[in-house]
Amino acid sequence: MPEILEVESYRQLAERVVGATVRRGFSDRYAAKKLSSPGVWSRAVSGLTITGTSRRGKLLLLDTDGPLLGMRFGMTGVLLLDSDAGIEGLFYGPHTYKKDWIRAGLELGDGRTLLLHDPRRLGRVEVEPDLNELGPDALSISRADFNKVMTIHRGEGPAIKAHLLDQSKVAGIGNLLGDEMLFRAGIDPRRGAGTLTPSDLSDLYAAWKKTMTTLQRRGGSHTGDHMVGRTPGGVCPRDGATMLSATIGGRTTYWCSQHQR
DNA sequence: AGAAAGCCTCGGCCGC
DNA sequence: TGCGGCCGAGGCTTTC
Repeated sequence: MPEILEVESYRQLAERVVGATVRRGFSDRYAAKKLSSPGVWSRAVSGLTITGTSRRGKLLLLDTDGPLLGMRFGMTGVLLLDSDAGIEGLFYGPHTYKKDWIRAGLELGDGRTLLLHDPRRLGRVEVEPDLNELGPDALSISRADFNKVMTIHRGEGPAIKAHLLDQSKVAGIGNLLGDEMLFRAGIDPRRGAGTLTPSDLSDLYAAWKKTMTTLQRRGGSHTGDHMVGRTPGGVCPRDGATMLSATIGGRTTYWCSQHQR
């Protein structure tokens, strides 16, 4: 499932701890990798009251009466409240939880625990994350902001797929979500972002919104329409043409040789 | 055995 | 020669 929708479900789970106080926090050295030292998290969180939740792209935010706290989930991270999973499990990740895979968390005054469970250790905790590094949120983006971030001022710009994945331009589009919306919009992922016509941009915006709402409605599955063809030698589920694949923007990308132009 | 949906850094190439 | 833009490779880490 595309990460941003996953993180949104974690945010909803985290809403349940609003009002609670933090007794103590912990993180291992991997989860603390974005901090100046591994101890920063536990020192910063102890005694805080959680006052709200928000999200920017794939970054989950906990508002407190002190510093803003952030949690990132990498490829396989899951937020757990006690043992109550926000989602069923991950496609590539194991479908079970293990105590050994809890990398960071908050022990609350009321006895509950909010946990980052992450087998592959790519999840991170942050204190006062810099939101300026992130573009507008991909889930709630307005047409005006979409136009703004899709405007390339010089040359053809990066490949549209790479541009979509650039979190500083727009926050929250992961690899699968990027492929899915380009598939729906009928746009070749290799095209320079600056070569998109107004008509392409309208198609992309519509596909973007449609993809978000459809996948959200399907509730945590990985079943974008495009997924069917997302395999070596795959066939486009829309028109039966050969699917192509290449590394674009550093990620494995699949697209239809026929209808994505 | 190799690839994986995040993210970061590095080095090289291209074009102005 | 210098610099910014862009790209892929490589690395993190573990699992299936």
